Amino acid sequence: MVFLDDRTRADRLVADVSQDIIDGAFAPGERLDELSLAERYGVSRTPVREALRRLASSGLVDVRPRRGAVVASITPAKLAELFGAMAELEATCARLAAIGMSPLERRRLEDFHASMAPLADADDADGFAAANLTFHSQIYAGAHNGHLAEIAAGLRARLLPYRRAQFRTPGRLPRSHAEHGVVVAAILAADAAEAHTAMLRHVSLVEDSFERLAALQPATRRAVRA
Amino acid sequence: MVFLDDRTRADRLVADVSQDIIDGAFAPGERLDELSLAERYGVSRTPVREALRRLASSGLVDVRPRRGAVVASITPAKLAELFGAMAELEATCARLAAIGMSPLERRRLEDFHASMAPLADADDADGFAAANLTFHSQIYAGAHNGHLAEIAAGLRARLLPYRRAQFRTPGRLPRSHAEHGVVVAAILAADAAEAHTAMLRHVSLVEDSFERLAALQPATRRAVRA
DNA sequence: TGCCCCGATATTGTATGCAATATGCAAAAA
DNA sequence: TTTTTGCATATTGCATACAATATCGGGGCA
Repeated sequence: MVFLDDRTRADRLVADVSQDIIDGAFAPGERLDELSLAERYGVSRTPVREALRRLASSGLVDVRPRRGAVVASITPAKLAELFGAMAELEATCARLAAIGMSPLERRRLEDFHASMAPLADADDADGFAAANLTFHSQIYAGAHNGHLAEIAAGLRARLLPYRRAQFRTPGRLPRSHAEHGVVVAAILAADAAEAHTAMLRHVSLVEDSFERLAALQPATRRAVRA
Repeated sequence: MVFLDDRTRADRLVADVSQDIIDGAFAPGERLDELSLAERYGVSRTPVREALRRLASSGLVDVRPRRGAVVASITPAKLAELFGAMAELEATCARLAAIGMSPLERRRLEDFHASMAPLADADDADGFAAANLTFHSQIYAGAHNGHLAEIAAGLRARLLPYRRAQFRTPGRLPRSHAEHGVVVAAILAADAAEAHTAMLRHVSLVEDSFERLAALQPATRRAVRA
């Protein structure tokens, strides 16, 4: 047996099945029986089982003992909870960053934020989205709590499919950049409460701007993204 | 094959291996090879593998592809991160509870807090610890965000082995109860900022009182608990 | 002596078969 | 017609065999 990379079959299955669920190839609530998946991806049931358990722990599927796995159906209410949890976590990181960032970290954040201005002005959605990830990661890191950062990053990743169109809303980029500016200013001023508030507002606004998509089914979302 | 309950072998393995790790039967860093575990628990490698993956996702073990699993060694720094993350999450829940708890929830929290006074006065560590769990769970629930509550509860469970002795510190019970009182008062007054601050202080104090144990190895901790 | 390569062994990753349970459907009873 | 029971089928849980890789120790070489 030849391994093309150092990932196991199960590793790749986790990625592939995730993608297919996100892309809407499997609808929420749809059964994922092991044999079909094994045939579809050309492997045996063993790695399929492992992948399903991992996807369950990340929330993408539900597995019920002896009754198989189904694609987790995220209700709008659950989605709102996830967004809310992420907003709180981000706000907490921002507050901690305002308190604890080193001078170097503060300068880097300031510089990076400034470097995003041209992307916002040029309405470069993809470029801004990528930079946005870095921006938020810098704040996670500035909280100086790896576990908190891990939780926040995990939530962000899980919500990614529901956010993909957010930066395509007309005028969203400059507004996001301005909101970032408020957060950055608060962090630089070591104003913990304001950093918290500003970040909470920023994430919540992004969420609101995307809210109408939240209730749509994946297949529809897919069409929206395309 | 006869199943005595509706749990699978893997389910029971997760519980058993967790307990053995917490009890110090396996030291941090120790290798957990699948065959030995399978023999030890009288099952085949398949459920052992599944259990190890699940333990990995809960942070108790590290699995490296093709290189086996080891008991996760939690450094004091990592432990401090986990405690810090939990404190922040609890504080966030307290803040949300202050804002959003229903009148009924507020009254129940107040009543429950009052009912803990006798336990604190009687220095009933076990009783207080059990009630303490309920107290904090009520606040998680009051945040009205199931996912946030889930994360907080998960962290609390993961840190349990490092906290077991906390209520045995002399005078800790009445102090904890008093700190709870500050949190409850803030929540009842819908004072979000104070609820946050009071809870952060409470959890951090509990942590501090237990800090010297944090650096000890599990075997030693086990002795301390006994 | 110290280092590197190579092969024997150990251990993990995957496939497959069997046992146990869940599911669906048809027939019978109310 | 509706509900229930029993059986056939489908699917999961587990065990085991095989494939691939990691680990460790010895021999060759500088």
